[in-house]
Formats: sequence, structure tokens, C-alpha cells
Amino acid sequence: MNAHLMSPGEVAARSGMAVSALHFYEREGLISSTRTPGNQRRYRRDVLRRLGFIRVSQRVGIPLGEIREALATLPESRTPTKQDWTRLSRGWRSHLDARIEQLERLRDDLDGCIGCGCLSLRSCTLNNPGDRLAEQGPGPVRLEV
Amino acid sequence: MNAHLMSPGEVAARSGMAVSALHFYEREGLISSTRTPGNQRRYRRDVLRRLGFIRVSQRVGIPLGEIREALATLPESRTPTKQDWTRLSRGWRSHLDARIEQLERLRDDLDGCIGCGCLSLRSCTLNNPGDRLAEQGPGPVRLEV
DNA sequence: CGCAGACCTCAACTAAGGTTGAGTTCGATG
DNA sequence: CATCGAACTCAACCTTAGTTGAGGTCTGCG
Repeated sequence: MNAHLMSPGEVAARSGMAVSALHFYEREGLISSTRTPGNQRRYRRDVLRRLGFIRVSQRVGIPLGEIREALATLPESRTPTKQDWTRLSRGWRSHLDARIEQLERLRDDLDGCIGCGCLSLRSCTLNNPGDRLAEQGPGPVRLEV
Repeated sequence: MNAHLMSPGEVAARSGMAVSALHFYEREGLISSTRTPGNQRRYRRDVLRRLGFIRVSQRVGIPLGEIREALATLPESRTPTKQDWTRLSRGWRSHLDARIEQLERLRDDLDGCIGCGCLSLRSCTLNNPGDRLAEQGPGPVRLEV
């Protein structure tokens, strides 16, 4: 029972991912598999949790590269525990908060501009190149959608 | 003064868009231009407002195709008024609200799952294929980013 | 007029996140 | 042992939103 490895088809069925996506994630280093003597992939059960994490992360808006980095912090020596997954999930929380905050600011700005009707390239919060340049100062702008 | 048409370089400088982006938007039908006898583009001043609208819309997360559709509702016979732009901007407000709401739900779900540590493919709100299928029922899932 | 810099078109390329298809091989069942 | 679905690899393609480069033309200033 410990040695129950899953075939690609089984993983696809249980995770809802396409087999082609499994191949892709493996090429990208997000998951891994062993091979049968006949060169077919076999997955350990915890791949399902990884795929779960990948999907949730994508919903949060994290690009695959960062998801890979997060997954890389999992211990290789043992199967990840609940605590491991909790730690990773908690890491996205701030991303999500920042994103929500940004969209709320955008909404408020949009309301202001609906009032002023401007969309002006000068002077409009929503649309000022100068401000955008300023915003780009600290940190990446990935959150900007 | 009425006949002041802008060159691509001037529009690029004033809008912050690259000239290549102006070409692209024109190919995609989001903006238009007239030509000099020597085949160079000249833009009416209101192209700046269009570009402003395009940028704001992209910040809201609207794909170019939909932005084009929105711009297509502007009257061709006259220069768009402040009311026209207000109408379009207001249209995005609900998109933004829906998006924010969705992210807030996601955040709450994530909190729940940080508690349960699950990321389980069954039974976890964050990660249930059945639920995702249900969600996909009405309308596109573009907001899900 | 001459020349630099801005502009033209068209094709190809980028990035992310995969999907699709062709041609071939495994592996489990009858 | 034949067969058929599932799996394999590799290359090509898809979408979105543009950028880059090659090769050629305009426009305006001196």
C-alpha cells in the first residue's frame, strides 16, 4: 500500500489536470515521477497535493516560476507534512492581500475618474505616467495585472 | 488649432505608449489614424483619451478584445464627450467589483485551508474540481486569473 | 540640396501556460 | 499471442499583448 504509485491517467483523473499538463509541469520542474521498466511515468501519492497547491497558487495569481520556487523549499528527504503545506499557503496570503488592496485602490480611483470624466494623461491618478513610474520604484509590478 | 494632428512620436511621448503599441492597437481596431501624402500616420487629439481608456481598462484586467468592443460603442459622428467616457468607465466598475469579491472569497478559503492544511482534491473548497466545474457554468472565467 | 532622424511595412520573435498531432511502444486482457 | 487503450517523445501550434529587426521612405532643418 505504501508502494502504490499512480499512472498518469489516474493522476489526471484525480487531480483534474490534463496529462499534457502533467508532462509540462514535470518539464518545468514542479513535479516529478519515477519510471516503469517500460519508461512509463508513475507518481507518488503526494503529487496530488502538489497539484492541488499548484492550482490554488495559480488562482492566487502566482506565476509558475514562483510556484516552482515555493515547491523547491519543501524537504526532499521526507513526504511534506501538513505544516509544510500550511507554511507555503500562508506565503501567498500577503500576495493576495496586496492584490486585493491594489484593486480596491483602482476601484476608488475609477470612481473618482467617473466623477471627473477625465482619463486624462496628465493629472489623472488612473492614468499618469509619472505616477506609474513612481509606483515602479519599489518592487516588481507583477501585481498590476 | 482644430487641425492640429499629432505624429506617432508625439502621441507616444504624450501617452507613454510605444510607437509599436500604437501600430498594434491600430491593427487591432482600437484606434485609428489618417495619413499624410507621404503615408505617415497622423492622430487626432482624442486618440490620447482612447489610449488613456485602454490603459485604465487593462489595469482593470479587461482583455483588448473587450476594450475594442467598448470603444466601438462610441459615436463615430462626433468626438466622444465626457459622458461617453463616463459611461464606458462605469461599465468596468462591475468587472472590478466581481474580481475583488472573487479574490476575497479566495482569501477566505485560503485562510480556511491554512487551518485545515488540506489542499485536498476532494472536499476542499479551494481545490474541488466539481466546484470549479460548477463555477464555470455561467459566464467566462476570465476573472479567475 | 543633403542629411539625420522619424516613419513605413512585414515578418519573426518573446513570454506564459499549456494543447495537439504524428509516429511509436507499453501493458493488461481475452 | 494478438489487440487495444494508455503512454511515450518531439515538434509544432495556440492565445494575448505586444517588441524587434531588416530594408526602404519621409520630413524638416541648415
